[in-house]
Amino acid sequence: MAVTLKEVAERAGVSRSAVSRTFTDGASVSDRMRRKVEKAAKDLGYSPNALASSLTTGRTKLVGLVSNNFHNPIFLEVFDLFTRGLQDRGLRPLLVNLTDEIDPENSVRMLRQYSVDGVVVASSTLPPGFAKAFRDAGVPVVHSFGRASSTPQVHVVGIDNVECGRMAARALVARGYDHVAFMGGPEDATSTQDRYTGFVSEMSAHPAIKLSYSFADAYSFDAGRREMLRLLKTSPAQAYFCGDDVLSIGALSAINDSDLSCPEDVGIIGLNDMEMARWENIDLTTIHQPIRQIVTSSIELMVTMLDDPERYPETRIFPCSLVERGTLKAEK
Amino acid sequence: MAVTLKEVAERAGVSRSAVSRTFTDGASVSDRMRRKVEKAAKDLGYSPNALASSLTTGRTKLVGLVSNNFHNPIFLEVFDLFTRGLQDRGLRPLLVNLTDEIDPENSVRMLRQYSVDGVVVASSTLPPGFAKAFRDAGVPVVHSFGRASSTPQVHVVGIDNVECGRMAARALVARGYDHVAFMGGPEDATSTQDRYTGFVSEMSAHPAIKLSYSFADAYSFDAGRREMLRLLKTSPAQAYFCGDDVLSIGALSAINDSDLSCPEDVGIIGLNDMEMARWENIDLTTIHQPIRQIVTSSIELMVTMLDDPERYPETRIFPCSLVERGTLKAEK
DNA sequence: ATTCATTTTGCAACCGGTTGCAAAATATAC
DNA sequence: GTATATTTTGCAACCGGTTGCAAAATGAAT
Repeated sequence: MAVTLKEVAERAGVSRSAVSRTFTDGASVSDRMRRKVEKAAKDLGYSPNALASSLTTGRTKLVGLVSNNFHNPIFLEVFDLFTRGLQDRGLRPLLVNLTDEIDPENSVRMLRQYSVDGVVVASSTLPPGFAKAFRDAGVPVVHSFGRASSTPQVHVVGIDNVECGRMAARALVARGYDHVAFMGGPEDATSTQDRYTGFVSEMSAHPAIKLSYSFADAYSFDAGRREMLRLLKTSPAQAYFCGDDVLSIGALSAINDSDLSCPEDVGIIGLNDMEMARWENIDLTTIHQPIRQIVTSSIELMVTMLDDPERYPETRIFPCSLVERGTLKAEK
Repeated sequence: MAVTLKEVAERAGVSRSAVSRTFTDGASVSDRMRRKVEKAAKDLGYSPNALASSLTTGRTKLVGLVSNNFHNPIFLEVFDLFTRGLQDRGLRPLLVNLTDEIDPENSVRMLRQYSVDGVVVASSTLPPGFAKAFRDAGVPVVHSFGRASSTPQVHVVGIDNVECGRMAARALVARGYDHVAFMGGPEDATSTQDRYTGFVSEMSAHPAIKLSYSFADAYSFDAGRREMLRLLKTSPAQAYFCGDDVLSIGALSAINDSDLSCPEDVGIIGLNDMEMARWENIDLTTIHQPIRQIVTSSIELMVTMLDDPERYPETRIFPCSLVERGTLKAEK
């Protein structure tokens, strides 16, 4: 079915090498030759087989995009940015959905079988060891939204979740709440753990303020809603640092349904600053995570790694900032 | 870096064919041979190069997943279902983000270069001609969420959007509204056009009811919100059939912010029945679209097409149903 | 032990490209 | 015009596998 190089060569009356060179930039071909070949290629509707050439060049331009969060709308934006960014650089995202799978072994094997040039792990929940498995297999890897480390084993691009936890705590302290709480995402997610650590560490400087915590089972609207409904049945805190914005918005919906109001009865601060957080009827006070910059930087890092696979692992941390809106009471 | 078949063969002291056969099911190998080879392969950490073998077998197990909607949360679910469904059948989704691109030419060329076995176009906005371009290029294609046709040129799996428009109209008529409106998605989207057609056609049987219409620029929260804010400034209808649920939810947020309430002041009916539509504080009356079934069926169709690429194009339509919740007044 | 049918194995060609090398063609200098 | 430097081209080997075919090995039957 598909037209091959050989057929083009025959039609143009030249050698196969000549055709190959015409479609390889940087190769030496005379103008006359190029025109002849291009004519024949066009007549036949030829386009080179990227996979066949990858055999000799060792480059597929395929990049594994591995993620496990298909329930948080923020990740739709992440996928959008990644796919476009990769496409713009001539790279092709091979998507791997990791739901219900924590063992990297399968993904590593599969992506190696497809000779991907590199892998982006886009997840704020997977442990560093996950991405490391790719590195160990000799596949360049960037862990986006991964846990920051002072002794990174792999390239990590993201935010300092511990610091975000502190930032949230400071915001709540500054507003004079007497009882604050951490309502995290899944307990085994690294981002949850780090945000918790930061939150608790900052709060430890304020022993007079009562501190509670709990965890939702996922970073999703529903999980946030369920967890807040549960909390409201017992003794709710005055203000919550929710694991992220979707959890926050789920929590807000629970609060409204319980005939309570925010920020009067319960304060909420989220994390991410997703699109919906800006809506006037949500108006969520949150910590802005620079998604776009993280993705862009991840892609840049990936691209440089394609040229230098042994590049020394680095951690790129982007600062977050508090976005004041209407779900916390004013500073006292 | 990677271990090749040849090295395994040498280590096991057998021919390359033997190694190849060991990893090809259905091939004839004795148990003793198989054990020898597997031992050597394990020692060396060999795993076969899927792309090299695709060269001779003509199968890559790559499937292009082409979409242009990265702003509608419903598509996160769609991607989730597609990637998992394809993975479960040993197929690998090569994701193509079509944002800002309506011409199929580039995607076709690119996906052919990667020798994908098939392509799934997941979009409710692209015209049938888009998917047809793949078929014309000899690539099996399924258009999921595409426009139904009685003379399909390509396989289409989705819903009857015209009928959905009628269904929405009937629901509004039954509730006795005097002025109803269609607030569609992007005007050039096939789903918008078809829903509009159905809505108007049903309303034409009720000339006493005033009918208006307008379009949002995208199927997104923000677009729905913006459009409804604009409508509320002029002379709003009593009830709106919104292009889909995200538009509806955006519209609801606009209504609430304008100190109006739903369903008392303005009625809303959506389409999709996404997760959020069920939340008690949204409680959107909507038309359920069976996403999961559509995706499953699309994948099944794709799989059968891999065995029979010339399969005669068929249209698979799944019924939708009204889900009554709280954003329309009760039937009179 | 011999014959014949069946299974297993290796050889070699092939899939669709790339690339080092040397020969052929062209350009430059005298 | 010849000698030399430079560019362009084709040959042939290779990338990592698969597969038709025939030879070799095994098994069954006599």
